[in-house]
Amino acid sequence: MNLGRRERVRAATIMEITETARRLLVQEGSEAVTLRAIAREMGMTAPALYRYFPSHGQLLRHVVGDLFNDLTDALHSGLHAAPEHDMAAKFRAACREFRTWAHDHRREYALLFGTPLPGFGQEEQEDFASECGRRFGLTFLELFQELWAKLPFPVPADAEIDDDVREQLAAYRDRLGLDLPLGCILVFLQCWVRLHGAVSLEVFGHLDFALTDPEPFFELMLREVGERLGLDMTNPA
Amino acid sequence: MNLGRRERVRAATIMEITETARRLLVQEGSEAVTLRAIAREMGMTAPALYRYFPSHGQLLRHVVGDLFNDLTDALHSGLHAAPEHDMAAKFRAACREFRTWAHDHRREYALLFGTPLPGFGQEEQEDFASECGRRFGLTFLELFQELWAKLPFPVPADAEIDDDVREQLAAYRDRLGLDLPLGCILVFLQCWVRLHGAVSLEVFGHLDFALTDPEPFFELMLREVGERLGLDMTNPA
DNA sequence: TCACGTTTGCTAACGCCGTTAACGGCGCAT
DNA sequence: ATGCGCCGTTAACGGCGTTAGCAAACGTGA
Repeated sequence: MNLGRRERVRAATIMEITETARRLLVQEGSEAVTLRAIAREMGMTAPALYRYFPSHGQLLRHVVGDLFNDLTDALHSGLHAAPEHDMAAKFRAACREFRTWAHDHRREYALLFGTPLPGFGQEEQEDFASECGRRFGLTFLELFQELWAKLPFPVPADAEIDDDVREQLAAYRDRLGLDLPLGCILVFLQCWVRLHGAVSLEVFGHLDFALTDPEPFFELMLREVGERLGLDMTNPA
Repeated sequence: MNLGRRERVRAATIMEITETARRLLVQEGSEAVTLRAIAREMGMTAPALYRYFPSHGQLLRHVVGDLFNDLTDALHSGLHAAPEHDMAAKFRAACREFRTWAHDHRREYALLFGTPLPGFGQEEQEDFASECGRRFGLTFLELFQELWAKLPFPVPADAEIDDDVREQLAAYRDRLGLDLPLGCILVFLQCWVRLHGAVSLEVFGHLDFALTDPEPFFELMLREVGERLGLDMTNPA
């Protein structure tokens, strides 16, 4: 993995580009992330960026990947800060970290979890961003794996799950090479639906019609989901 | 509400504009919904559209309003098709209709429930689209009201709800002038989080990493939520 | 019927955008 | 030292939202 001088300055330039793009996204909004603006910030001209990315869209995809990594790192550090054997604390930490990150990085969050960029999921080719996205998802799945291993919460037996769903879950488990009951994956997905649903609605302002401060509502959901997982959610801190 | 000839042709033109915009959205994708393209389809030029809308963004907001109305109508007709006193059937119909509409109108759905268009929810001025959005939300809320009135599902008592959440729910209830327990509104919001979360994840392809066919997974969630509401969800049809 | 103000379309233009082509200089390896 | 490849440039194309200025059509009241 040793890079020559040439490759090093190239990698550094790519980093500077994506960081400039991200800063523009944060400070000016997604519409301000143009090739000309990025180049201007870097003291270059727009066509020069084509030496590093084949298109504006691919540049954005790279930013998406970086953002996923950033979010994943935040989750990991949140998990690390929790007491090693307090599963309830770890679960709370991960979910709250996700919400906090979304709250503190609304525009970045929109890029990750809002409307997909391109035409629409037609040929979903494998790229840097989708790999980072999978790594992010895996962080939560591994948390569930640990949760279930240390403190098995009630989970439907394989035979109890509808055939259609079971087959897909089995295929997913095999693809990942994980060893855990299908019901655990099912519960993971259901929890993810609620976590993602609550945070997205809130961040995109789709709860404003009813709630002025969605935070306690989120905490309520967090407590419910935690109790579904057999965790002790009485300690609110 | 009688309109002169002048106003009638104006209203008709506005309709033609939004319908052309919507057709472009459906057939070519959101990036194809440009003023020039709309005008071209109508045999006009782009600046002429400024006689009807003050900006491209406002035109899109009007399309959003129309789409909300379309979706709301679909929900109502789905509800109407269900047996009048079979609450489980009505609940299933509404949720399935929502998912089906989202599935059959992916790009429109993205416009309604994806990343908000403008800078980002700063000055949320009242406009046609937000009014239609509220009407849509009310459709679900009224369903819950009817559900609870005819078949009261278990709901936390007002005193059991955390102060922070209770106050907001009370304010929302008073704003709407509805007469139903705060716990019912709370359950409504929680169900909406799950319904919206599941459908959005699925439509935006954010469940592809695990599931190839999300429909049975959705049906599972539907059954769970329905049972939470005390409905008989055994009949799958 | 005619004149007048309003409404509705047009063309031309501005400054953006993503993208491509052609070209020059700089660094590195032979 | 020479040549090649990488990296940046300028110029340009077509398309975008938007504005200004103008002309024709329209409805209305005298």
